[in-house]
Amino acid sequence: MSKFARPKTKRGLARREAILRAAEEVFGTQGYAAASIAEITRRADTALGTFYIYFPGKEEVFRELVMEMGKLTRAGITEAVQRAGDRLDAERAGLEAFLRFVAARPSLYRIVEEARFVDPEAYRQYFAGFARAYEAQLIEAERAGEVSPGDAEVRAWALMGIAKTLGERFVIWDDAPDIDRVVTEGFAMIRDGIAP
Amino acid sequence: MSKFARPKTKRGLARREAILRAAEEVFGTQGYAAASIAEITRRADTALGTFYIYFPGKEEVFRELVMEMGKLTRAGITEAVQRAGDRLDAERAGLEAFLRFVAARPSLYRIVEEARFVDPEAYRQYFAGFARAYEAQLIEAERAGEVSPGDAEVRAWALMGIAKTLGERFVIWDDAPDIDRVVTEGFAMIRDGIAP
DNA sequence: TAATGACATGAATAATGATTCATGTTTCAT
DNA sequence: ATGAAACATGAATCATTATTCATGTCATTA
Repeated sequence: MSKFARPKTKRGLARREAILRAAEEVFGTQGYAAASIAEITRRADTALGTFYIYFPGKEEVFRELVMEMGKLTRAGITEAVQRAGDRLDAERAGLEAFLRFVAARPSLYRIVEEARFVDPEAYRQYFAGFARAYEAQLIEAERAGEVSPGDAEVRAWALMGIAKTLGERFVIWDDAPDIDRVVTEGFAMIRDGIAP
Repeated sequence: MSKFARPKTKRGLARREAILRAAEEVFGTQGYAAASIAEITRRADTALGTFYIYFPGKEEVFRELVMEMGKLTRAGITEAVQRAGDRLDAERAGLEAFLRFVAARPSLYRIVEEARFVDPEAYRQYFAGFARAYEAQLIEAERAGEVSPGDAEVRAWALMGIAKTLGERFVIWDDAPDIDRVVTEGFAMIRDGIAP
């Protein structure tokens, strides 16, 4: 029986959530190493020790945030992609949904990327799972003639790489990102490549 | 006058280099946080205090490794690309050179990526510089009709994203990476996109 | 070969921050 | 209304490591 059952009262639920949100903010702005539990509880307006009522430790909150992000991104992209007509449409919509998500929750996305170093297993599982689903979509699309034939696994990772890097450069780094431009230009390359 | 002048004797040079190589290994395998100076000096067969004769501190060795990596990658890619006929050739050669570099020095590459969190300024400068050069190449290639018209800045970052992600997934994660396959499939997508 | 600057040593220092725990307070089912 | 279970508190503990420094040894040169 885990010592860290979910809270049972309304108050407990609220506290746990407050700590989680404070952790998102602190991890997202300071990074894992510089984030202190004291700072997290301070921002959650609660006592230091309260943290340990809800979480086994620093790494575990972090992991929970990574998983939360995973669910949110997948949900957001899946929804955006559902509306799309064919696979190319879906690629465009997925790229846009991803970039808008990064713009909306930069902290959360920074946390996922830092997980590569803080909790490599969680990071790997997150992206491997994502890639597997992506790959399946591409295989199906190829069968339907919506994309040209090609190695779906390599393509899936290459496409994820494009999204991640464009997000980092043009959304996180830029103050006023022009997401439309990045989506348009990025998608054009995904669709047609750079051959003359 | 900096307290950390370069070593003046053969012995000093060798020690400094031994520490640098040990640091590469330790940072590369354990990550920045888990790496201890004691472990680094142990692997360099030297005393703890000796470290501070050659480096101001932990972050500074790390930064030096990031910069070293920058020089090595650029040099390697530049050389590989020089041999290429046109820009498309160069893209293929550059991707392959990059992946082979990651395979040869996985520690060094991990360090560069972790720099995003340990020393964001160094990381940013490294990639921004790289991208600027890349972008210039693409603009020139477009003028020469070797690639289709398109936003060179977005393209440069997208292409770097592909290389980084394919390297992480198929070189770092795989025990026996099939670099040829990844280059072939990745390049095919870069050239022609995924449109049917 | 003596003097000097360069280099080497590792025990001691010092700061940091995660985690624990003994002692209250609040909630809520009965 | 009440008592047990949940929840809250924050000072004290504890472990970890980066960095310093007082004391040597080595290499080079005059």
